[in-house]
Amino acid sequence: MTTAGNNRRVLVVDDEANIAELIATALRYEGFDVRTAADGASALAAVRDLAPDLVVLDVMLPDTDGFELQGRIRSAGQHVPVLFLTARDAVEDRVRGLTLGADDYMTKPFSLEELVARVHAVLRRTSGESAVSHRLSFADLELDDETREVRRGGRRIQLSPTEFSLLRYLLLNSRKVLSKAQILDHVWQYDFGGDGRIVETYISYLRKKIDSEGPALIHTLRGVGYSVRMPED
Amino acid sequence: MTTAGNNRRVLVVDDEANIAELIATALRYEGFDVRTAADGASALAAVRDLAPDLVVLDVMLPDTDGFELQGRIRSAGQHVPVLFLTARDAVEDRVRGLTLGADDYMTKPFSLEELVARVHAVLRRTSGESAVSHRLSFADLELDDETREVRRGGRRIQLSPTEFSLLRYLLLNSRKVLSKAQILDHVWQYDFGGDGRIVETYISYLRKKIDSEGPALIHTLRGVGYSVRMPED
DNA sequence: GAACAACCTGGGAGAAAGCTGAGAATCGTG
DNA sequence: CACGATTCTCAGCTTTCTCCCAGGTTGTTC
Repeated sequence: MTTAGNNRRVLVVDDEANIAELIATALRYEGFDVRTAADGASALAAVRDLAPDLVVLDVMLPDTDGFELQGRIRSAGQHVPVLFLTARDAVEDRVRGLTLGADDYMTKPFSLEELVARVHAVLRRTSGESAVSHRLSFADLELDDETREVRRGGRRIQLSPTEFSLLRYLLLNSRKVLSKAQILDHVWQYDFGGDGRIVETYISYLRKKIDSEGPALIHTLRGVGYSVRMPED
Repeated sequence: MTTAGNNRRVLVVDDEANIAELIATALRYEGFDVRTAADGASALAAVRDLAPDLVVLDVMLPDTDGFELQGRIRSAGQHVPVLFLTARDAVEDRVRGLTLGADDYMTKPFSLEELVARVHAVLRRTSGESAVSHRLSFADLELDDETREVRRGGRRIQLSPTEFSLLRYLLLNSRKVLSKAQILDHVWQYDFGGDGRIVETYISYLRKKIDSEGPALIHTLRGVGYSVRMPED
């Protein structure tokens, strides 16, 4: 559990049941209290009922569209922050015009890492949860979300986006063992077609950049997965 | 958060819900306590109720016009500064608004950078928010809001309006990574139709003027965005 | 220690992201 | 209304990233 005793409520609205559940599962794991809704009507009811701290809202719904729904939520006197989900091919300018007043938006497909990061970012902004740090560290390894800086023993390390996301996920779960499947599910976009061997490749990249700077922190548990821990452990 | 612990109250009055929310979101991010109203009647109630430090007021409202409303606010004994929003082509309104004692006005569409800057400017003028500096700096780079001067190591640098606004936004968030979408949302007018490539062009302009004068301060984080920071960091 | 499975890593193709010069369109100003 | 400044688009180019593959290495099992 990364954010123990979180207790914040999130409503996820998406008509694709497996997408909604995917998101819900990831957020529950983060300690959120999550409810899902598949259409505008039940979403509106859930907002009244649950009074969520955040709504994750797909713009394409069977009975209405997300912007319409946001309007109705707002006019019901609720100031719930909204994180929109849009299809990638939705024309940029159309989306731009309509997401005015959105607290953030993401294009599908996304990775769960990214989603979780943005959910936290929106909550940090809107509810002054500024005490929550955007820093992760283990031993002499540090990672800063806001500046995207990674350091080992003070020395700066440059990472590509995927490398950064992978390291972030590992650090968030330091000492725990993460299977290749788990890593794939969190770090890669949910529609990624390839197999788990790509994880081996990226672990190799990380080791070259990080474990060359000191004692090895990234360990393989053969047949199980990977873990960040101290060498002697 | 740029102005932490701000605590000033702002009332935003606009009948277009997403415009009102856009403004509200931007100002909340700046640390203001924001309420919105969609018509004159509820705006008047909100002024009595909230006693805001500033009102952002669209001149076109369903039940009244902004000047009328301002008059009623004033005659109710409140001396709340007002920042008017007018449609671009409404030149008449502009003149009239000024003569009636608006503290400032902006034409729609505007950029959030501009809006936020003006809100601060009005508050600085009217309620002696003089502690708030109008200077931004990073390393040997300085930017002055009031005089719109930019200097690198003391040497004056000429920037176009958009270049200035972009640099201002970058400096306001120095060391943080800003995505092209974020930059577009803040620096460009909210109805801008183009895509994020325009940001690349303007970053290139800024680099030619600023990073040619010393070590590079504007950095690209491929796949993520841009950031102002020291080269070795 | 042979056979097998799991994992590591260098190489490289192809795609994506970003940079910048050129020029069209627009704006503001004298 | 003509001029320069500015904004914006576009295309060619460079850099970097992602992903796959294949051959090598390490660990496990019998």
